[in-house]
Amino acid sequence: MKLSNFFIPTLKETPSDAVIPSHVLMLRAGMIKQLTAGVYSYLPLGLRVFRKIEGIVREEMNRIGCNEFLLPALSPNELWQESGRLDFYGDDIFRIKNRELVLAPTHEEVFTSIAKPSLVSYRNLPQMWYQIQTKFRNEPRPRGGVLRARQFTMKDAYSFDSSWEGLDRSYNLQREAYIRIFTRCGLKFFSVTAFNGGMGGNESEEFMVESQFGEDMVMISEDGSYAANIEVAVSESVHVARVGSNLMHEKFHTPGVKSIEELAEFLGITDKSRLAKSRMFVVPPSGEAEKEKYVLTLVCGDDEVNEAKLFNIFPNIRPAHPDELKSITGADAGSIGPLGLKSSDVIITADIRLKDADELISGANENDYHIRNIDLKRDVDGIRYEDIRVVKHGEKTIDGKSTLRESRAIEVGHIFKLGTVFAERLGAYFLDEKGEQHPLIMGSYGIGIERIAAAFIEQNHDKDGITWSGEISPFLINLISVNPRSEKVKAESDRVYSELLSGGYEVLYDDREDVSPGVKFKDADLIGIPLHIIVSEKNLQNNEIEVKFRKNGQREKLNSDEIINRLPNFLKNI
RNA sequence: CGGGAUGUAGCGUAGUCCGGUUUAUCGCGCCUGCUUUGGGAGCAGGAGGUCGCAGGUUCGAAUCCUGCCAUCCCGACCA
Repeated sequence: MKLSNFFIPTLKETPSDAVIPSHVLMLRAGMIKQLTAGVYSYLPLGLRVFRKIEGIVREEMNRIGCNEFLLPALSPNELWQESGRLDFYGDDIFRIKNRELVLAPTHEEVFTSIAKPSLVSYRNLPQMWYQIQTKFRNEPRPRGGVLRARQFTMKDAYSFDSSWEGLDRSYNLQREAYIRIFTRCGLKFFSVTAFNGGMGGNESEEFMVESQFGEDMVMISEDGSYAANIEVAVSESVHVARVGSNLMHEKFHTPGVKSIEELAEFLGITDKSRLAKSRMFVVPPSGEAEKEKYVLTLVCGDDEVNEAKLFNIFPNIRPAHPDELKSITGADAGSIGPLGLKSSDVIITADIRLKDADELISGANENDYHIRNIDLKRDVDGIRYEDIRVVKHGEKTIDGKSTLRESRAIEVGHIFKLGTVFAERLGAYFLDEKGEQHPLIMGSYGIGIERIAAAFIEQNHDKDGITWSGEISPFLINLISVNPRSEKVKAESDRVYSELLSGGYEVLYDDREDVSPGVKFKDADLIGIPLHIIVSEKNLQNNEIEVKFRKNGQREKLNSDEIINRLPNFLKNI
C-alpha cells in the first residue's frame, strides 16, 4: 500500500477529549474518528487492525466447529418481551421510534429463535453458532474511546447441548479457543471467575487485561493461584469473636450520628468490626402470587456489602428507596438495625464474618438511637449467614496461603454457562432418546473486537506512539523513502517495494514526495508498524539501505538484497 | 441519574473574572510561489469564524443573566 493514496490522517497534537493512551493513540494514528459520544468511524488503518483481529477470531471459532452466521441488528420488540429482557435492559437498549423494533445489544433471543424449530432432537445436538457483528447499547456513559462505546463489534457465540456434560465440553472448547485468540493477538491476559449477571447459569469466566484504565476491579493472589472479579471474589474470613458476656442489649442516644465513622468517633473507638452496618434491600415479587420481600444486610463496620453477591442469593434485589426504608424500619438511613423493625417481612442476612457474634452495636430503627450488646445468636431469630461482603486488598486467599492484590483490568472476553433460562423462556425444547422433552442447554461466549485493539495499545506503546507486534499489526513493514524526489532514491525504493510485494509481505510504502523526512519518521513511529526499512541518498552512497525495529530502536545497515533475504529472520524477532 | 469541568477555524489555544482600539489572538494544518530534504523545514503572500444554540440585559455582548444542547472527567449504572 502506498501512503500517497492511503488515508491516514495523523495528528500532531493530542485531541483534548482523549485521556487514556489507547484512545489518544488511536486518534493520533488516524485509526478512528469520533462521530458522537460512544460512536466511532473506523478509518482505513484502524479497520485493518480490527479486521485482523476478526480474522483470528474467525479462524479459531471455525477450528472448534463453530458455525458463522450474520444476524440482523434490528430485532422485533415481541421477541424481547418474550424473554423478559425488554424491561430488564430498560433504557440500555436502543429503541426504534417509528417501528416496534430494537437495535439488538446481544443475540441470545435471535439465535434461540433459530434453534427452536431446528434443534428439536438430541440427534441435532450439540451445535455451536457465532457471528461477528455490530452491537448497540445505550451506555449511560461511554468512555475511553472504543473501550466502552454505544456501537461496537462483538463476536458472540452460543452453544446448544442436550446434556450438562455436553455444555461443559462446549464451554471448554470455547475457553481453549479464547486462550488461543488472545495469545495470537499478543495480549498479556488472565482469566477470572465472574458474576453471571443474574441471568441464571452457573459458571462464568472473564478474560482480563490488566490496565490502570480498565473498568473492572479484580482480585489476584500473589502466587497466581486465584483471580476473580471483585463482584465474586472471596477471601479467608476473619470472624468477629464471640465474647460470651451475655450482656443485655440496651438503647442509647446518639444525636446526629449517621455513619459508621461518626458512630466510631462518638464512642471513641477505632475498631469498627462490632459496629454492624445495616442496609435495606427490596426483592421484587417473582410471580403474581408473591409479595415483595425485604432484606436487611449486616456487615462489619469496616466492610461493604457486595451487591453482586447479594444478587446471586436474592434475584433482582435492589437497594430500598429512602421512603421505603422509613416505612419498613421506622427510621432513616444511619439509624437502622436488626432489632425493632417496623415490618415483619424482613429477612435479616448477615455476613459470615458476623456468625453468632455478640456485643454488636447497630441502629435502633429510631432516628438518633443505637442499640449496644446485640447478640445475633440470642436476639435475632431466623438470621441467615451468607458471604455478602466486598473482599479487600491485602486479605489472605481462602486457603490462607497467599495474599490478594486489587487491580484494574479491561474485560476483553466473557464466557459463561447460560443453562436453560433462555430455552425455557422462548420455548426451545428437544426430545431425548426416550422421547422426553427438555429445554436446550445453552452457553454464551463474547469477545469485544475493538477492545482487544485498545487493550493491546495500552500494553504496547511508548512516548512516540504505538508499538505493534505479532498478528494484529496493520502492516508488517513500513518502507520509508526518505527523499523520493531524488531519482536514485525513488528508483531504489520502488524496486524494494515491488520485491517486498512479490515476497508476500504487507508493506506500507511512504512514497510521499512533498513531505520532509522528519514527518515521515514521526508518522512511522506513531503508527508503529514493527519493522521500518529506510531508503535514503546517504545510505545509497554505500550501496546500503537500513532496517529499524520500532520497539527497541535497533538499526542495521545492509545491502538491499541482503535485507530482503534476511527479512524472515528480522520478522521473527518482532 | 448525582457531582465537576469545558464549548472560540480541521486540530491545539489566548481573550471571558472586570462588556468598549477586537477588524476575535497565537501555533499547527491548508492554498500560492521560491528555497529546503535523516527526526514534525525556511521565507513571502493568502484562504478559513453564525465565538455551541436560543432568548434577555445594554448605546454596545465571545465577555453579564436565563434556558437549552453537546463533549469530557469522577461516581451510580453497565447479563
